[in-house]
Amino acid sequence: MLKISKKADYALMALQHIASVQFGDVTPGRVVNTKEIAEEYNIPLELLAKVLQVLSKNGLIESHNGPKGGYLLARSARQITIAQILESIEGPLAITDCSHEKDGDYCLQREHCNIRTPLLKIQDSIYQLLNNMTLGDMMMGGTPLITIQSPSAQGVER
Amino acid sequence: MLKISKKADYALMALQHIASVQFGDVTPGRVVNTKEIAEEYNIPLELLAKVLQVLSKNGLIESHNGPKGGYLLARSARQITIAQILESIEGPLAITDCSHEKDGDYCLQREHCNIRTPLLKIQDSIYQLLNNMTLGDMMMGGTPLITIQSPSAQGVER
DNA sequence: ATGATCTCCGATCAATATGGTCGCACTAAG
DNA sequence: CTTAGTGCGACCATATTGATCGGAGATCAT
Repeated sequence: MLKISKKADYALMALQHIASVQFGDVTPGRVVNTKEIAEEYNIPLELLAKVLQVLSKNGLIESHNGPKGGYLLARSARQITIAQILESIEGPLAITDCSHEKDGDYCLQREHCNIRTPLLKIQDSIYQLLNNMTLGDMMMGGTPLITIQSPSAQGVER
Repeated sequence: MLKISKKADYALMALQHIASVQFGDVTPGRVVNTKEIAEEYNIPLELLAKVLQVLSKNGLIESHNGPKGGYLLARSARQITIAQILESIEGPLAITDCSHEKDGDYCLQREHCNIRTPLLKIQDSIYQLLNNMTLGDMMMGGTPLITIQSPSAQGVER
């Protein structure tokens, strides 16, 4: 449950790769093309291409056309959060349908819905989590310091 | 993205309802049947029935057969966490495929996979979040105190 | 006992989302 | 002006999900 899509997976891998090339010691500043990433991680080329296009359109990476072309991070790895990447590919974070209801459609349960508020709170928390971890953090194996603080979760009155 | 299924939604609503009847002031201890819940929240009867069966099989609620039968929480609302409910319906929490890899299948990217570790950490955090909020909390509108502590998320050296 | 009411269980179907593919236009470097 | 690359849109196959149907077994009231 709560699985993220393969496309999002690919996006993360690709960005991680681009970042590590760009800021690595070997060939800093080098442009990375789709094929290189696809081969390195065994990702279907065309699918990856599409993912990168979306990332480019959403301003996370810059594309350079023509031969010797490729992609480049649009800003520093520290300024790209996991939430931005995932939302760029999969759309806004919505743990439940009714969180971003458009005018036309509303859920039949809405009238007596008793779970909307708590679910929205969970959603917020998850968003914070994803938005506090950056691509830069991920390159170092993930922020080890993010912890959940739940002062009195289990059965304390308030 | 990261949406939970309708079934899980229904499960949450149903449990919330059962809990509020069972521990409410009006008819405490009363048994609740499927039809009542389905009508109250406009949920397809058969689908809800199936959801409740699963919850029952997983030990979250008790079923009572025959006329005047229905469902009852198997334990206190405080001892039922959101994580338990969701996992009961949707299977184990797995933000990414490779988190619970079975022997047979493994991802093609595994060899050079650079995002596994950080993703698993995110997954853990989400699990903590869901496992720290109980049905009891949800009945009071959701734990307002769960917060993410990220000491130096945005661009600080460490 | 017998019928009504309810849970239990499995098979099935339709809709949607997803992963993956194809073809072509456009751009830039040699 | 050819070649290697991105940009983009349409497209298909399959998996997942939401929803439906049919019947078997249990239990209570009469």
